[in-house]
Amino acid sequence: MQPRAGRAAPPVGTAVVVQGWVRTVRHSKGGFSFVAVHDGSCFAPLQAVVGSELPGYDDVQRLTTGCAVRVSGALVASEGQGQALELKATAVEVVGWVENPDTYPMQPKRHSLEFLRDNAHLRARTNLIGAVTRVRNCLAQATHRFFHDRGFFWVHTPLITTSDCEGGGEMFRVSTLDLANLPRTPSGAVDFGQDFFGQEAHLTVSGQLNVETYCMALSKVYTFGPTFRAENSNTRRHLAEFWMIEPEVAFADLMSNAQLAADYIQAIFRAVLDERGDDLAFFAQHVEKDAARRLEALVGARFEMMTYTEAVRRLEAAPVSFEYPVSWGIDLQSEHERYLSEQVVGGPVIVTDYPKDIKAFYMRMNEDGKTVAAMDILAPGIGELVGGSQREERLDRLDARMAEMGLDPAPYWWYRDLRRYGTVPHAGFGLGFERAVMYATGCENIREVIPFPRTPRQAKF
RNA sequence: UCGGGAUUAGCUCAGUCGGUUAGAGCGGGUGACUGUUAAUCACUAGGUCGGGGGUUCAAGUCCCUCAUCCCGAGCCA
Repeated sequence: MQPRAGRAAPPVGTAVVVQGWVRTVRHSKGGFSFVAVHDGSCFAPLQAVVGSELPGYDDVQRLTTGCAVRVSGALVASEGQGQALELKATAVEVVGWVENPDTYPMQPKRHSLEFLRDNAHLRARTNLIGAVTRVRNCLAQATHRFFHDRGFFWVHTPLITTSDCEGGGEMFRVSTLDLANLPRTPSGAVDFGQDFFGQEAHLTVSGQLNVETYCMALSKVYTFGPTFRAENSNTRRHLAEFWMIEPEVAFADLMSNAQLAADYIQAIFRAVLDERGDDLAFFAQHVEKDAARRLEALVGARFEMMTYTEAVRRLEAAPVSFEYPVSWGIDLQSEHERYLSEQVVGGPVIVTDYPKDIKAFYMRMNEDGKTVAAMDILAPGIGELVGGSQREERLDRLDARMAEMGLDPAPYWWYRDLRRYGTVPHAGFGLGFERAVMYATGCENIREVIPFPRTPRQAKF
């Protein structure tokens, strides 16, 4: 219906058919009505001017917010303020009425975010969720474009996994066993041998280990799909089901990995600035006035690099008192990460070489024997945006780390095999997709940036 | 999971020290008016005050309890 972002508006006189949902209706006794029709293609609705002489005008007078309509006509220069073009209707058809206008939830007014979540099946019709959805799509398309242009292959790693050892986090069980009548082994334990997969199975918490296998063949790969955490996290930053992007590059070290991550972040946010100016204007006005400015700054910024050891030194020297005291060896808290990027650097910063004890077993051991080749990208206003590392490609070192952390190597046999057969240095990172959408839109609650949020006690839609 | 806050009309909220018939704005309906912009004006309908229990002559208001939501923390992306 609308001129798409980045394209010129069709000229006056163009014949168009608009199909969409009514946002607002205003009737004039001058013999016509204004019907704002929205089809989701861009932020703005299109104002249709419907004359009383048209067949079905009595229906138009009964229209309310939410009705579905089809309006035919021609684009004309608007006689009113507020829009350059409008649709001079030649035919109007009500495709779907709102059954009970008195209780239709989506009124032309500001609703609370909690109310919108309770009406997730209708909230896509609002300015906010519509704009978020277009920005989310823009970030997703830009992600695929970025990696495709650089010769990466998108690998569909499994959602169901039988390695109950993928790393941190509670996992959701996948089972077809009858919960009311569980099969038992002689020792009394649940007999998962009789379950669907013949063993315990869960939803994945990360595609990284799987995608490394394809990295060792296709060289440059990435995952982009849902992941699941059964943690009882009740915060505005956590979901039980969320999407992650995890690139993995063979013959790569930590520095090239950091460069890739920085390029990637700038590419996807540049796409939002280029393609979704209409939606960004809305966020600036109604959600977070600095959101677009923050994106501009990040896209134009040079990413500074700093080792963890240097970061701790700077934090210890900081003339502020943190809630959590700083010393070498601690995991950086959100307050520390934000101080580093906002106060110390004044822009995005890549912190590298973390103590081994606060990082995962698969990260590559440095020569000092105390730190690993990890890197986090910290950005102003959000903290950690990306976490990644060079992976441990040396089997003896990997085994030593697993032993040190008390991990049973047996279930990791196929992951270890990658180190036995043609192992190469490789590196990758992970980015929580919803965190990126939050950053781009300024939304403070992650439940607004995914269509159907899954959180503890909430999966009803 | 822990700590704090909240739950009153379709929505957003007010409701004093416990005291007569629980209010407003928006939305809906009716009418007036207008190239209008979440229009404006008038009239009108709309309530088991989250559930349960208790204190009291009297509870939306005080106490206990349960549920749900929000914010913060932990976990983490």
